[in-house]
Amino acid sequence: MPELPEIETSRRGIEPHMVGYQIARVIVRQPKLRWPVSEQINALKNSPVLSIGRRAKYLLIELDSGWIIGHLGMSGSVRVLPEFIEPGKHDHVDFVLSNGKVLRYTDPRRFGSWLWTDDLADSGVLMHLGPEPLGDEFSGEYLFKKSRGKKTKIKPWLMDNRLVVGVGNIYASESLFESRILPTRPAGSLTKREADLLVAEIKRVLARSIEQGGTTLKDFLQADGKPGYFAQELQVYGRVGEPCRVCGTLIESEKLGQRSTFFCRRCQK
DNA sequence: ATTAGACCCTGCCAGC
DNA sequence: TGCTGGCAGGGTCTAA
Repeated sequence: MPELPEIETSRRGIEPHMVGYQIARVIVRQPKLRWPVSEQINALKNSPVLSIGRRAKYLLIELDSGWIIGHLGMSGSVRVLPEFIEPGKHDHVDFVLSNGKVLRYTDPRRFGSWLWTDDLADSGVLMHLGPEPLGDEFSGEYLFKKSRGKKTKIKPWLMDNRLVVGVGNIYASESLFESRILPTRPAGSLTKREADLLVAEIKRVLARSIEQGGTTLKDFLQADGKPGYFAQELQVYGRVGEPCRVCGTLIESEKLGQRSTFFCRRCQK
């Protein structure tokens, strides 16, 4: 469900309901997630929420004593609800707020996590992450230099968080289509011009999806329960066997690095 | 050091 | 109708 635009959409959705209020207490119904829910989170009592941030696909909830680092995995979501709504089967964690609402984390596959850190710069999950895709550090020049000598196929290479964060399976296929680059090419075969174009398209596609409230494929909903609308704009993702919107050639699919990859053989070279 | 693969977990859908 | 296999938006770990 969640790629970077979905996380950013969630961040924006929950922010006004949380900043300036307190986390009164935390209810953990299922601690067995990717990693066990951190003890410090379990123990929170009446902690003021200072800010809601994001790094890569991690939500950062700043309290006066440290940060909650949340990840939604493959199937997770967070919603702000009135406290009295009964939790469902996969509603694993509730952050009960001082305003009568609750930040409720739902995650059928339980690949998500809720970790704690006193020091963001020293947090294990954040320490080795590459630049943000929408920041200035992620440039054509940066991508071109990193690609020199790389034999890995471009698409799985783009999804490596040490290179750049936040380019997940949907947006990797989409941005390569927009750049007219075949996902199977070795990363080292990128020209400088292609690297410039690819970076520009990654930024454009991600920004556009954030504007649209993310991509709703199955069940992604914004924090207020509305779907995202970017799915309507997908060019290749999930469209195997359907005609390319540009040239009409049938979209193909291939597994690269265990992940389905979609492309148009005629448009992409 | 780089790269490919298995794995964590549940739900859903197509095909038999 | 009911079963089975394959697949799913992510990330980490191991082993070649």
